[in-house]
Amino acid sequence: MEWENQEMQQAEEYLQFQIQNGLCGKVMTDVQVEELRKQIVAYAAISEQLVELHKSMSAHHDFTGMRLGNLYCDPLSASIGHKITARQRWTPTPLQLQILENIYEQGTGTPGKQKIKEIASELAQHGQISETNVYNWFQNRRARSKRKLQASTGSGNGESEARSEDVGTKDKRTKPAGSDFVDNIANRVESFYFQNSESGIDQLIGKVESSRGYDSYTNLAEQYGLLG
Amino acid sequence: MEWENQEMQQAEEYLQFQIQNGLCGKVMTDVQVEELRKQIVAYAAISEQLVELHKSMSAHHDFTGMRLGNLYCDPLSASIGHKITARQRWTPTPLQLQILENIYEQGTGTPGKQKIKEIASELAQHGQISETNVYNWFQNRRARSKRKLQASTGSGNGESEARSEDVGTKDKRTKPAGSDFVDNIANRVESFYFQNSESGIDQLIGKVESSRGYDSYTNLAEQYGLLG
DNA sequence: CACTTATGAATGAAGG
DNA sequence: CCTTCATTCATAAGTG
Repeated sequence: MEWENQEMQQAEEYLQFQIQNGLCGKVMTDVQVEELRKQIVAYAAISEQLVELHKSMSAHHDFTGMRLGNLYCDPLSASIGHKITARQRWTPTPLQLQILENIYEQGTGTPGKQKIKEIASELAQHGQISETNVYNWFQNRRARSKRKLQASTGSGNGESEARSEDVGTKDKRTKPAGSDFVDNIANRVESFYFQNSESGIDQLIGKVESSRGYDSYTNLAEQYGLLG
Repeated sequence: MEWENQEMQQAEEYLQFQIQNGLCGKVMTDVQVEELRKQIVAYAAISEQLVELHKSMSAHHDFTGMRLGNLYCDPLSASIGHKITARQRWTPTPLQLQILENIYEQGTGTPGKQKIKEIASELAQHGQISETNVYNWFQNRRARSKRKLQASTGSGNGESEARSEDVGTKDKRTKPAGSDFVDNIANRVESFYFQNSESGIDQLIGKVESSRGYDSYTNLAEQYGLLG
């Protein structure tokens, strides 16, 4: 197709007119494009960080939405207040501990559900406690007592000394040299998020079609007049 | 300014011509706009997650990036061949976990043999897994969820009970209502990252003008021909 | 302050 | 499905 100069000029003028009046929904001004650019880049950078965070936190195998590392986000107050608090661990008071020890000494076997209830309610008189706490305490007490016994008896041979728990010094968790890991993040962001791959990380952007997600877009679009 | 019908039509034709030939750098086709939309929304969603993570981690006074240093990257997903830590026990990767959680929330009852197979094969795409693992996971998930429920309803002393074994079933992703928090995040993302606020989170997007960040944009721009 | 120990809690797996 | 075990996390407290 051929276009004469005059036609082109006229068309350009028309286009500018439409743009300036926001009548042409699919056309953006330079300013708008630049703004959009900044935002996309910002999002890209931010998302990279997310991936990084996500990766590192994921290593703790406890990334289950509400629980982030050792932090808990109270779902009830997860509104504006975003109350994210550090987990507090129960600790038996000396009195409670003594009682527990006594019961443990006498106890022939496992506490049992009903027994737990009783113990818990008894200990509740001496401080804050829950049945779960009692349950855990006995669980750990038993296990560790057993392990200690094992360790002391079989001390001759360094065979089963490969016990964990007390040998956590040289922990393998010391960053298995993943420099390429970090380097790859930038690439991952793009490959992950800009393709329709079935990559599992798609979960992260599963909201794309959600209502809120769409709102996000709507806001953005309005802001830039993309929707006309 | 006034435009005659003919002029407008001609201008439109010209515009279409330019668009179709990619000669008009500032104009996007519907398809491109839609793609862009998706990506922006995706980034928005992702960034939301970052904000969430960031906030929770910020709760740590000692958070200054070193937190990331302490963490190690998941050996299972870091590099394909390198298995640094030989885990004897299966541990779901974050992605697997999310999928499992989703299924769990939707699933009305027990997965069933055939269902297990399906799930296992799906999860196998995201890491090592066996049907037994899936089976056990659901078993434990249900049992612990149940126990937690019991504990919370049974004892009225509630309060700061050191909850364990599962974090409520109805919170998390599904999150039908009470999404003010989520809704606000979208706004926050925009206000946080697109203003010159002194918010500490600006640190996160310090890269906006960095070379890599710009590359991100460049790639994106090329992909969509924004740069002409 | 770095390192170790003690311990509450989380969780995959096994037994019944 | 329930109970129990074994292992592993994460962290506070203790120690050099």
